[in-house]
Amino acid sequence: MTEQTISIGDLSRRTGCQIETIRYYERIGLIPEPARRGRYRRYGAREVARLGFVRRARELGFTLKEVRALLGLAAGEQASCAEARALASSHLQGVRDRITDLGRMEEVLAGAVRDCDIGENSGCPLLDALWSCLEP
Amino acid sequence: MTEQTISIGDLSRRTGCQIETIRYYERIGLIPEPARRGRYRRYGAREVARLGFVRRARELGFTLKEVRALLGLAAGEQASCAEARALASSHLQGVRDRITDLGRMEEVLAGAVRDCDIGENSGCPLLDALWSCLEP
DNA sequence: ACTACCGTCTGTAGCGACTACAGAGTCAAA
DNA sequence: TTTGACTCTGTAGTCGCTACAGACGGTAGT
Repeated sequence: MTEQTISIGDLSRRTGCQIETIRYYERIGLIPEPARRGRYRRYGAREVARLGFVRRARELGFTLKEVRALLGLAAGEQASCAEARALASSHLQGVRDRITDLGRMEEVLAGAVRDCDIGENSGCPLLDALWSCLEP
Repeated sequence: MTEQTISIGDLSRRTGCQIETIRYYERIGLIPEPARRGRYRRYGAREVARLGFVRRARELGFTLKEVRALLGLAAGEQASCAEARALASSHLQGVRDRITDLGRMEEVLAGAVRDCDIGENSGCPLLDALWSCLEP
């Protein structure tokens, strides 16, 4: 078999995942239960790779459900590329939508802060903007 | 006193907050307990304004904790404008950081999807990118 | 009078993706 | 030997809702 040599702390350092997060992923079945030496978990290259996959997918904003699906596709034989592409491009659309939303927030917030700086004499323009409608 | 005339359903329709969300805000003390007619909550203009404030702040991405602070500032007498400005501009920075993050995700995802479309023959470029490191 | 159908009530539990303990056990170096 | 680092299990908390279940209230139609 492959050598199961590293501890959970090492795995954490190598992948950048917190130890508690690794155990959480194990608990929800995202990564399989590893071998043990005594009561301590032991991991090998395969586990490092898998957790790295999860980590990178998470960094790209995939949900754990999507990550699970991606792992399934990666494990499958063929024809998974089209499905992976579909998953990624629908996720990409979500990211773009979110950017648009945040851009709108950014504009409104920046405007409100700017108005604050101009410094009208009566009341706070920022708070007033929240009391009445900003974008009717 | 002011007339406490409208029901929670009307309040929900006027502010765009869900009924359950309104009750939740009440439970956590973000909005005060309203008057009752029998066992039914009754709201007036003051409550509509306050919940509208909360709603708009939430739409700008403020956390409930921040909303609470903003409400406090709005209730205070003066000198709150500078504090409100500070709160908003630090929140604005958070929004900008988040946009930057998402922009990076967008790039990487778009790149991966593009590679998928070019259609190399062996393996899926998207899944392969997740297995190894995308941005070293 | 009866029924249907809203709207509202309280209370509790669930979501996602962790994070933060408490309290115990294990191991190697100084 | 004792210190310190590491790991273990298990449970509960976070945020901002959302989704029930099961009961009650008020009105409109037949």
